[in-house]
This record gives sequence, C-alpha cells and structure tokens, in this order.
Amino acid sequence: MNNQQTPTIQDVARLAGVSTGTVSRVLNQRPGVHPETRARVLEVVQRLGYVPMQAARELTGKGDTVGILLAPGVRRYIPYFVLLFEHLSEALWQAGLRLEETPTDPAGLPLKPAKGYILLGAHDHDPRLEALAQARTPHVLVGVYPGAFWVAPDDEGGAYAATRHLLELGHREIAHLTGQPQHQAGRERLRGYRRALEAYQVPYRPELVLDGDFSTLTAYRVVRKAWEGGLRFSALFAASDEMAVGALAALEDVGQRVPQDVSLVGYDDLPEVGEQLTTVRQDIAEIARTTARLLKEALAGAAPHGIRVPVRLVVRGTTCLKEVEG
Amino acid sequence: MNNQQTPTIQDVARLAGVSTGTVSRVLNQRPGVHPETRARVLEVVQRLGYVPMQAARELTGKGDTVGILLAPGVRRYIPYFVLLFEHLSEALWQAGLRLEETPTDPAGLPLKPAKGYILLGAHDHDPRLEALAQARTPHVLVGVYPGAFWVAPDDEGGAYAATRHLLELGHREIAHLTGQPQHQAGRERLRGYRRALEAYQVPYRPELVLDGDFSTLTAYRVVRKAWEGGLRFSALFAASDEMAVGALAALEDVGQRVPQDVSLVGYDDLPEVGEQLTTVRQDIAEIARTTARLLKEALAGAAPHGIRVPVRLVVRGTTCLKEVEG
DNA sequence: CAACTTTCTGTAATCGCTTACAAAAGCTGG
DNA sequence: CCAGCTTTTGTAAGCGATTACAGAAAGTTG
Repeated sequence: MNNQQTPTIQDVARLAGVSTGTVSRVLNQRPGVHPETRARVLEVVQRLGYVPMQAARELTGKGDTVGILLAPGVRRYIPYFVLLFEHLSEALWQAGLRLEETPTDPAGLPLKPAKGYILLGAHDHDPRLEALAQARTPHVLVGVYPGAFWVAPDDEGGAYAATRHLLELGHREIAHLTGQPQHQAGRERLRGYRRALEAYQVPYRPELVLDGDFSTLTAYRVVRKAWEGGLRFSALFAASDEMAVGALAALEDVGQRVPQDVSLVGYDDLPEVGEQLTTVRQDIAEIARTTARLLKEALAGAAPHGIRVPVRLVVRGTTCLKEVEG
Repeated sequence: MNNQQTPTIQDVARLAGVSTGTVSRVLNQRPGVHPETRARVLEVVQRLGYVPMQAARELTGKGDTVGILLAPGVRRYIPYFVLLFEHLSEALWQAGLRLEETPTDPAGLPLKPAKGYILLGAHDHDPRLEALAQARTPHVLVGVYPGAFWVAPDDEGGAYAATRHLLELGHREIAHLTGQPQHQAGRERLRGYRRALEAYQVPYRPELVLDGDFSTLTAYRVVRKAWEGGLRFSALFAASDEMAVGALAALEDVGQRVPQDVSLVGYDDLPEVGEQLTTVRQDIAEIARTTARLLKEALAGAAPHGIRVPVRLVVRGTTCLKEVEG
C-alpha cells in the first residue's frame, strides 16, 4: 500500500518488527529501549532514508515555532542578513524548531506570537528587548546584550587579526573604512583596529579612519574622495566585504594597484562578494547553529548567557608585503 | 478548557454554532455553504483572530510542497529576489502550497524532490528547463518562456512608459543605463526605451546607451565616466532603482542637480531603495500571487501558458520639465 | 521455583484540520 | 401534504507523529 511514498514511522516500525512507539522512542533518544532493538530500528531508518515529518510532530505539541525579528530600519537586502537568515532557518529546523513567518507591527513587535524569537540588528536600547523581557518570552539576540541570551561573532578579535596581518606585512599607514557607529559590529571592528595599532605601537591617526556605512557605493565615494584629497595609505582595512569591493574599485580608479600599491582586507567572507579578497571569515553557519542552541536553552528556561563565535583571517590575493621604497 | 490558547477550528465552530466541517469549508472557499452561515463563521474567525495551523492542514495531505529554484550564478542578495522570495512564500502559503527549502546540486537541480517548482532567473537555454520538462515536473518560470508556464512583468511596456514620460517632459537627449544583456529584463527594458524613442521620432543614439549590470557601483562608475568623458544628456532612464541610486550619486559628484539639470527615472520601485525616485513600479506581490496561481494550475495538469503582469509609472521627485535654454 | 522487580515494548488516545459520506433541511409540483 | 429533488450541515475517519499507560519479558531473590 505504501508504494513509492516517502516512508512514515509506520513503515519503519513494520520493517523493524517493532511498534511505532518504540521507533519514536529511538528517534527521540528516550531511555528504556534495548540496545539491540535500537540498533535494528536505526538500521531501517537509515536504509529507508526515513525523516520524521515535521508537521506531524508539531501537531503533538513537540515542535516549538519560533520567529525571526529584524530590527525596524534594517535593510533586509543586506547580504549578511540574507545569509544569516538562510542558515538560521536550516539550523532551527535541525534543532527541531520550526521557523514561522512573523508579521510585525510598525514598532517591530510580532503580531502572531511564537514560542520564542531571534532578534537581528537590535539597537542597544531597543524597546522591544524590554517588551520581550517583560513578557518573559524566550529570545536570543545576535549581538552583545549582557543580561539576555546572545550570540556574537568576535568582531573585535577579527578586526585585530586583520589589522595585525597588515602590520606584520610591514604596513604602517593603515586606513580603516568603518561601518555606521550605531552598529555594534562597526564599533567593535574599529576597536579591534585601534587595539592592534596600539599593540604594535603605531600611532592612531584619526584622519585615516574613513566613515562608511557598510554600503559599496559609499565606500567607493569615500575612498576615492579621500585619496583625491591627498590622503595616502599603503593598506586599507574595510569593515565589510561589500565596502572592500567599493574600495577596490575606487583604488583602481585613482590608479592604485591592489595589492602592489595598496593592500586591502575585507570582513565577512561572503560568498559571491569579492571572491579574491583577503578577509575575515565569519562562520555564519556556526553563528546560526549556536543561536538555535541558545534558543532551545532559552525555551527550556535556562539562565541567560552569551556566546562569542570565533572568526578567522583568510589570506588571499589582496594583501602583500609593503614594498620598501627606493 | 481552551483558555488562553490560540484558538482552533473547534473554538470557531462552537462559537459560530456550526460544525468544524462547515468552518473548514468556509475557510477553504468550498461551495455549498449558506451565505449567512459563511458570514457568521467569518465573523467569528475575525473576532478570534483565528488562523488555521499549517502543520495540521499539511498533515491531511493538503499542503503540496513546492520549491523555489534560483538559477546558479544569480546573486540571491539582489533586493528584487529577496522581495520576490518573501512575497512568494506568502502567496504560496495563501494558495495552500508549502514552500520547502530545496538544497540543490551543483547543476542547480533539486536534491529533494518537491511536487512543483518555481524557477527564478533562468536563462533562455537553461538545461534545467529541459530536465524538468522531461520529468513532467510541474513548474512555473518567472520570465518569458513560451511553451512553459511563465509569469513576467511587462518590462517592455514599463520601459516604454518611463521613456515616454521623459519625452513628454520635453527631453530629447535621453540616456539609458542597461542591465546585463543576458538578463531578459534588461533586454526588454532596452527594447521599450527604443520603441518609445521611435514613437516620438527621436533618433536612437547608441552612445547614449550605457552598459550597466544592475549594480549600484557599476552604475555610478559608468555614469560618472561617461559624463566626464563629455557625454551629455538631459535625462537618464536606469533599468533598475539600484542603478538609479548609483547614477544619482554620480550626477551629484559631477555637479549636476537632479532633476533640474538631469531628470532620472528608475525601475522596480523597491522599498528602501531610492525613496524619492520617479520609477516604474513592479507589483511584486501580484507577480507572486500570479505565480502561485499558475503553479496550482500546473499541479492540476493544465496546459502551459504565460501571463504578463502590468506595471505602473510612479512619478516622484527626480523628473521635471526640461528647462528651455536661455 | 514462586514472587517480585525491573526493563522493555505495544496499545491507543491525542494534536488540528480536511473531506467522503450520511443526514437533515428546504424546495418543487402535483 | 408528500414524493423526489437540491442545498446545506454534521459525523467521523484519517493524516504522522508522541506519550501515558498497561502488558510482556527478563532478571533477582529467598
């Protein structure tokens, strides 16, 4: 009767010669199943390629539905968020959580309550944090928010590593293209940049800090204008790959070769953005998995805490040793 | 017993004094329900803010799962696709279709088969079309593909309207910033531009066609370089809002005011991109709904056909009458 | 080996919704 | 007023999982 269909728990039970209850217990790693039985069931599961149907388990009240809340004003086109979103939906599913569309009111609060939330791009004094905390709704923030559950990449560390890389290549005039100061990530990366300079006893020169906004176009204009205005540097650390792409074009247009004349480091390592860039890789998949894990903890009522996800410098073709003059 | 819980179909039935079957029929717009009863049920649904639980309806076998396939090489960060994606997931849900994550192999073919597919950004001779047609898998394409189910905005008409708008404002030197020629949309918009010029008997000047690639940065560079190279025009029609944003910045940087010196028209009318732009609005929600509808037809085995979704010129602040010289 | 425990497994109710089928109600004309 | 329709509504059986609860099997003990 069950020809060609995707297998159900019934099929597994039948083939393994046990009841559906037992299969379910095996699948959910519940105790009280004989090891041999367990093995047999798992073997059949494997063979059939059986995957429990999410809808059904949700019906039993198992599958908690969660929502993702993007801060109002945050442009959801930003590659980083698009990717994070994708990985989150994958990670949540893996964790047995179901991601739901969450329409929000103008204040950014969800109209349809879910069991828990993930907040992206929250500002430090986001009123929604207050509201969620008041309502004791489990939530996890991506970013640093002491007192709540949070997950954040080690932005300062990444920026430090990027800058140090340039320093070790012999560069001393290192410019930094920032993100908006209202974004935590932008601030932290600036901090990492300064800390690295300090560690190498290179004086901090404010004029080398160029104000960007994470957009490619602005990066281009700022860098070009600065260079045409006479600012010189042998290396540039951009706070995002997108900005690095803009900077790269600008440098090219003012006649500088990368990396021979100016070394360039980006940040994020987004696929399809600046393929050959030396950059700092954020493991977005890892951030997503960690977020999902914390959300489960939050749903289980654990005490809030935060986790830093490490980042890694990836050296590619846009940086090189500073050429010693003459 | 059902205190504080999200309401179920049972609650609705009880309060409306009917059976769950009837409520279900109302909700699914099935015939054979007395108008009065229908109204009463809807009233209760409204009052309770009842929303059917997707998991449950999926369990009944209702929810055909469908997948969205993005052509390989298409950058999914593109605002247009992000938006289309969102609207599609909404529209599919409304149509009772369940959108599934569809991991694909390197060739862009789905690994986990769904009942039907929506293809975005397909090229004209995409091998996947062949494969899907062979396998008789129902699918709908966004774009024009005679012989298959397709939905496409009226790009040529939109471009025509945009260009005509500029012509009627008295402009005669109208430049056009194109998308890549391998994109249907880019080609069609160029065609609309040419057709409008023809209709107004303005000679077509190839040098006024600037090669863009739908990106903001390239738009900026191309426009700036062209202007600095001596090219002059009193109006510019960009084939996307993102390119218009780049063009706007470029014009500003070469000392031209918009719209006093140069009128500018974009395309797409994406929220959060170039708010004040005169542009051509694509009704993405409508495209999504139409796509969902066609997919249902395809699933039902209907004969393939295509639908054009109309677009609309939205006049805002970046266009004005051409000033007649002193 | 009887009498208990303890471990393991099966049974069946349940979640919220859809839908085939049956039943009831509303018409119609003679 | 009733047979014979048609329209409207209710009933109940699933869909695929989970999980109390009960029952069977295996292990312990005196």
